[in-house]
Amino acid sequence: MSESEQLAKAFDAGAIETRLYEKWERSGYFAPSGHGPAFSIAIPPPNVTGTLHVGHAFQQSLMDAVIRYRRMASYNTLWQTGTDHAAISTQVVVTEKLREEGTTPVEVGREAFIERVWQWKEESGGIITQQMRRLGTSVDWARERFTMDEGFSRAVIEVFVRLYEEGLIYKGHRLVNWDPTLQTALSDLEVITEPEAGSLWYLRYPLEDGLRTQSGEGYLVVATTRPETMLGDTAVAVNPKDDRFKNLIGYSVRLPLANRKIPIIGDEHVDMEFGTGCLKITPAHDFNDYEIGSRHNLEKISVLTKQGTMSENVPEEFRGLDRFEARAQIVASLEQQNLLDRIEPYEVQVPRGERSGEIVEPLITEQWWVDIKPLSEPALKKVQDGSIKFQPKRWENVYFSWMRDLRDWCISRQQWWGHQIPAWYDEEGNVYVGRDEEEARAKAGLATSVPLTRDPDVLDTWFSSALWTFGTLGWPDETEDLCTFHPTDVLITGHDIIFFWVARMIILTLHFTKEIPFRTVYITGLIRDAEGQKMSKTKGNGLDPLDLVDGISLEDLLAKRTSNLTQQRLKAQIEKHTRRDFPNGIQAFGTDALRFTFCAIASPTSSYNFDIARVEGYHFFCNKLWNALRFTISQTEDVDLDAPREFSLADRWIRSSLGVLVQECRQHLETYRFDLFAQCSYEFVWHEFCDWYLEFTKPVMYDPDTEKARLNGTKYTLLEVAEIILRLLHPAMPFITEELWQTVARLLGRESASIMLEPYPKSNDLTKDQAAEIAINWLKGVIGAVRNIRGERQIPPNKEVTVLFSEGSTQERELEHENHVLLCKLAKISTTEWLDDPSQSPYGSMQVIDGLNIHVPFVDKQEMRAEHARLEKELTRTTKELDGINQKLNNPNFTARAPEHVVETQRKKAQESNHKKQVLEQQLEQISDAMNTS
RNA sequence: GGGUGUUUAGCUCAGUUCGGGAGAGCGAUGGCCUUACAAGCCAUAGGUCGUAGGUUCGAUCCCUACAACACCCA
Repeated sequence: MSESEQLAKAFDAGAIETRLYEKWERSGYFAPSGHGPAFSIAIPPPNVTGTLHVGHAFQQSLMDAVIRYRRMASYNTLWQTGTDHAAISTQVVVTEKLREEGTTPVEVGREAFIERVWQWKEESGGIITQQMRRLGTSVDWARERFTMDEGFSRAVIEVFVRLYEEGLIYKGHRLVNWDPTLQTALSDLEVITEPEAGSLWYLRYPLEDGLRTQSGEGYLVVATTRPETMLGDTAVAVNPKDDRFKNLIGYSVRLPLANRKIPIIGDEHVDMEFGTGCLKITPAHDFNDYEIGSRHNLEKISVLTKQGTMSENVPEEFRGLDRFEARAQIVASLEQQNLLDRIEPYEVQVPRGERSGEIVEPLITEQWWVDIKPLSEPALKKVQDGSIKFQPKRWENVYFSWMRDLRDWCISRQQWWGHQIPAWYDEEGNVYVGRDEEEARAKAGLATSVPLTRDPDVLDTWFSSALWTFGTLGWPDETEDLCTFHPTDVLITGHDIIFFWVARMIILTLHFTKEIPFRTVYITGLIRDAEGQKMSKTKGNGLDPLDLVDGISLEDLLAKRTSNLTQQRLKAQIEKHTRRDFPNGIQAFGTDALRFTFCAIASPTSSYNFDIARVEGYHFFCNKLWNALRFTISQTEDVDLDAPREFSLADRWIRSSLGVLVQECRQHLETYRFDLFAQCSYEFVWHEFCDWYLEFTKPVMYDPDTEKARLNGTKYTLLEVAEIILRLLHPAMPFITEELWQTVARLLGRESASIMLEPYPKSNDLTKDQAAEIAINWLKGVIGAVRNIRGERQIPPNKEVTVLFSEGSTQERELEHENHVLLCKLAKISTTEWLDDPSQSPYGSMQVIDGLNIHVPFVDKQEMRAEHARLEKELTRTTKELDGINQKLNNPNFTARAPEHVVETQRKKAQESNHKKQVLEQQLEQISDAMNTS
């Protein structure tokens, strides 16, 4: 069977992808070559127990395009991969599993629990890495790291100890986000604040010392969304500019129920417009109030326990009540005492724990903190001076705004799964920090007889992931990898973690390695669903990238989206939307199509509404490429590489155009404009190579009389151009290009184990040929004109026409003569003729290109009416165009002030339009006459 | 309240250092199974470039204000 017969008639992605990937991985092609300048990327480590979502697939497709490009461009490339232990979400999953078994973490104990988590990690941890393989990611699996690995953990402990020794880590009581269900502090990122229906309670706080307000009341009214916190109020604040209340500053009110005297203070922060203009201050339960409290040295009274019940610090009647029950009772008591002014319905911003769904409480607890401010200065500078560049640049502002307003970073979590804090306590509660217990004792000179207990808490996951770029390369050892591949070149990630990850990486990496972690931060846009909604599990509008690759039935998609829903009430709606958006499920588009889509939508805008039709379009593109190569291979199987070759105009033209494309592709990949890369390569492959060049080769190939050298020249060009196209596209579409390239390369006598080890195309191999470009562009124009006439007159493709030319230049006559065969084949022309006198032409349709008249006579007179209408339309358009140009040219300001070349262009256009207009008028007149006489 | 972004064809989006003819894909319409591809080919229609001003000989592009939407921060 011949090579081309072995290729399926239509591209079938599923048939090749897994096989090729396995070969690449087995052969070790993803590892650094060891030659050339280094280029490295550290992957944003996904959650080890998670699954791939569209965001991952998007980012990884771009990273893979970059790394494959650099690998082909002879760089010593490393794409460092790995996963993150994601403390809380993993622990939640395992806790849930235990619950199903009828037990709890406390019952099984810490050690056994952690053992279970490792088990779970082993079971499920392979899912995401398998999914990555399906996407074709060329990460170096041999170097895969996990944040809980021994080596990486060592780096984490090292950083903690050093920061502690430098006095940059301390332990203290401060306000944190507390999840009463999970019993741990949370980072801001793990708290999702969303509006919910609630109330605004207006409470009366009686004034002391018989004072009255301007309006004569003996009390102040404060508005609150959380009345239960009033028991912890330690002041009432008003704006010092507020004429209603400013004279009360310095006096006091009596806090109801708690029966405490609290001061009225003045603070600029108070919004005079909001509520009553009087703000109750609860420093122990609100982040803003905490700040105000610190400014005014207010007492911080914690009225809640870690369980979310009322604490010892409240009147006895409320102690031990659940916070929401307490709310009801407090409101009732106030009402009884006539201290409840009114209640208004209000949309409250409710903070909930991402994992638990529980309402999170700001609570003062003892935690470990990093004093981040002293570390921030160099990190700020490296972005200011351009050592680290954000792309798009505007994201730098987000970074700056965060860096300029840094707060101490809470790094401890009340969890078991994670890096346990290397701190030990003696019986008096003194703390000893060391790389291990032995070191901690040694540093303090403690005898082994002194009993020590280790701090039970673990570190924030972001603390360890901040060390990702250098921790994965062997730090704190001065490894060869670290010297070679650090700093990394580009970080590709989403904007949502600029604060949590990107900034902290820059800070800690600079501090510990004196190097930046990466040179460029490429921030991808956010992919939303078709309606512009953020994709999320709870909304059930997310897409599994592999469902776009392999396809999925509607039933399976529905099942996937509605299982494990946290909010059952959404089920019906999710089902409705899913049925509407995917009535037939999702077709299998293949990895290459999906990856090309991701490249195509990676423009500098910040969000993109995902349109599945786009994936389908690039799926068709894959098929187009496949068939173009099938044609190429079928035509060139007998190519003789040693025989003499002569190149046609079309051969010279396609090589010349390809040279331009190569340059553009390289530039776009280097500047991370994946969208432009996709756009120009798509355009070239489909609309230059397929639409024109392949058609140009057919008359040469199919004509048995074609000269040997010329036939050979065309075959060679066809193969060569196809081969280069495959290498050009490979970074975006690794599978299809590899599959096709193997055959093409064999025909060209340049066999190689894989396209991914081949050099990326260079433009200097493809000489610019202006003469050929001019000639072919002329030819395309003439063919277009004839096709236009054919289309308008609905002349079927199998019916050949006669074409008459007039008024062209001698150069055009030569071009026509030279390309006569191509012209006739592509425009379905039987004969052409040049008229010396255009008025000799019989009735027919006419098009004008650059002064050349192209005339197609009527076959019968019935076509006249349609042509008359077309000419009128054309004349209107031309007249309008000409008027516009003339308006410009008649403006003396334009001719005087506009640059010479602009004016010249307009003059030339005016001339052309004018000629065209005359011809059209003439034609119209002729046809009108003919219609009247006949 | 502060900040950022978006607004271009029916839909999803391009439109780049420097202001000078509004583009693509999908969809629509008409004609074609023409020996790579009907997942295709050929052709056609469709836009007051969010609104109002300003700068300029000339504005989708630069400036100002406003509107709608999205996101971030407080």
